[in-house]
Amino acid sequence: MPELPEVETVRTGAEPHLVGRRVTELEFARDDLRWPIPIDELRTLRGRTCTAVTRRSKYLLLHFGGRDRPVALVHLGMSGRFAIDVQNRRVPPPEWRKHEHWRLHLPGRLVRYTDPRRFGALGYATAATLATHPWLTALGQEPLEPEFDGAFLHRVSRRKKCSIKSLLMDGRLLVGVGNIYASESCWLASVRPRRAAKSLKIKECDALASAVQQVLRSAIAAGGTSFRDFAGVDEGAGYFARELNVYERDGEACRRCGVTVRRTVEVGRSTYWCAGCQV
DNA sequence: CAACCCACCTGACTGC
DNA sequence: TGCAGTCAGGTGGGTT
Repeated sequence: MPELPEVETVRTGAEPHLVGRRVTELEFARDDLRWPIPIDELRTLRGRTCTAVTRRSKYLLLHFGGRDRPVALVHLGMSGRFAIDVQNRRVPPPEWRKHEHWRLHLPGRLVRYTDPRRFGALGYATAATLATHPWLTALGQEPLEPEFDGAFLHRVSRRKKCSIKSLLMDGRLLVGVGNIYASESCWLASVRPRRAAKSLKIKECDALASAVQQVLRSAIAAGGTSFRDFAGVDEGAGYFARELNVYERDGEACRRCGVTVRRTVEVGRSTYWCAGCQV
C-alpha cells in the first residue's frame, strides 16, 4: 500500500491526535508482524507523552518524552493501516477487528493498527539509538529534500546496469518511491522505465528528479493513492488515484499522446508506460 | 558488489 | 458454488 505520500498522509493526520497526549495503555494481539514485536520495550511507553510524529523513508516515527526519550517505529508494509478513533471514555473501546494487531490508548484517542498481510512492522528505539536502528541504517536520500536533484540521480546512476525504474525504487539510493510513483515519475519525465539507468543524460536526470518531486508532492496534497488498502488515520481514502496517468491504466489512452498505455513486468513488478511519448 | 529471484501473508478477483 | 491461479502499494536474504 503505502509509499512516501501515503505514509506522509498518515503522519500529518496522526500528529494533531498524538502530540501532547500521554500513552495510557498498549495492547498487542500477537507478538510478531514481519519481525518480532519488542513488546517489553514498547510497554515502557506507558505514561510517556508523545512529543512528535516524524517520518523517515516509509517509517513512521512516534517520539516520546521522558527518560531515554523512546521512539516507536511503525511500518505499514503493503496492507497496514494506522487508524485513530476519537474515544469517549464512557463508551467501551470497539471490538478488535480482523487483522488488528496492536493498539495504543491515549486520553480521548485510540490508535489501531491493522495489517492483513503482516508485512508491516513495529519497532523500538530511543533518541540515542534511533540513528543506528537496523531499519534506518543504509537508507538512501529523501526525495523531497533539496539534496535530491538531477545531479544526484546522474551521479548514482553511472555504472548501474539496472533500469531507471528499479533505480528509483532502490531504497539504498533513494527512499519513498515505490511501484506506483516510479511508473508515474517516469511517465511525467517522458522516460521509458526500462531504460538503462546509466543511459540517462543529465537533462533527463533533471527532468526525472523534478518529476519524482512533483508526483510525490501532488500525491501528498491529494492524501495519497487509495486502491485497495490505503486509508488515512480517519479511515478516509486518498484521492490521487484519479490523477494517475499510467498506473493501472493499461489498455487506456495515454493522456499526453493518445497511444495505448502498456503494462510490462520488470523484476517481478508491474510497470506501466506509454511507448508513444516515453523515450 | 550488483542484479535477480523469492519469500513473507491474506484477500480480491478471474476464469473454468 | 467452488476451486485454482494470479495479482497486490515493501523489503530483506539468498543465489548467481
